[in-house]
Amino acid sequence: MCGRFAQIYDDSALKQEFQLEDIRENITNRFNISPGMEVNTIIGVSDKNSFVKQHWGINSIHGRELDNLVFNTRSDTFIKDRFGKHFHKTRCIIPVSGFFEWNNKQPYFVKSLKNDILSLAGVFILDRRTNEYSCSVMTVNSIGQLSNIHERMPLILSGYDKIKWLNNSRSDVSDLENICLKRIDTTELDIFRVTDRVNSLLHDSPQCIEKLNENSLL
DNA sequence: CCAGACGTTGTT
DNA sequence: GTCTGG
DNA sequence: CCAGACGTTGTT
DNA sequence: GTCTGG
Repeated sequence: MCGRFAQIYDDSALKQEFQLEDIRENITNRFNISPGMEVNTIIGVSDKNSFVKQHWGINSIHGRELDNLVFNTRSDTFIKDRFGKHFHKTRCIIPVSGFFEWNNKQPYFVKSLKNDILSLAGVFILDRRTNEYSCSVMTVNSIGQLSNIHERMPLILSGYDKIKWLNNSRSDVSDLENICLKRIDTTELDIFRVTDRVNSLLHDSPQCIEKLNENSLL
């Protein structure tokens, strides 16, 4: 699962990664982002990608209140069920520097060894009354090293899959199904313990993603 | 045409 | 809102 | 995801 | 325990 992450990058890195023309909004480094907060996302609109700030977690669909804040969505049922149909043309990417997972009350940070930005697959809802966007991060069963920490992990997109995921105007269902079943090679990931201070959202500093050494674990 | 339905995760 | 079922 | 709170009535 | 807020 994925219930906390960090977004630490500047405009130019995002523009390059997603071929964005312009980012009008301000981007600030955030080291401890939780459901309910505002997050940076990318939405594909007819061959062009746009930067959009969204609320993380969907709490209503078309004026209908949901019982819970839906901040994760299972990728394996995305295509099949009704919920999936709602989001068939509303996919997005949540670019993160890494995400947190807890095991035994202990927080770990997960980031890429290769890139500064990990592309998490997401779906969104646009509330046309308020013009506000809300999104949910897709999840899959975790594998490799990550499965030692947590049963589920976010769906991480790589290569051309990012483009396919963002292309909401030309969706190939079998393409999407394949992407939903793919899982990242976890040897590409760096996974390490971080300070318990990250538990509290009051702590939003570089310390949140610092590797904890063995000695300090005592 | 209208009526009715419409959602996820982790934990124990 | 949008899709399904009748 | 974790942290933190968790209650009602009548009266002025 | 369970809900809310961030």
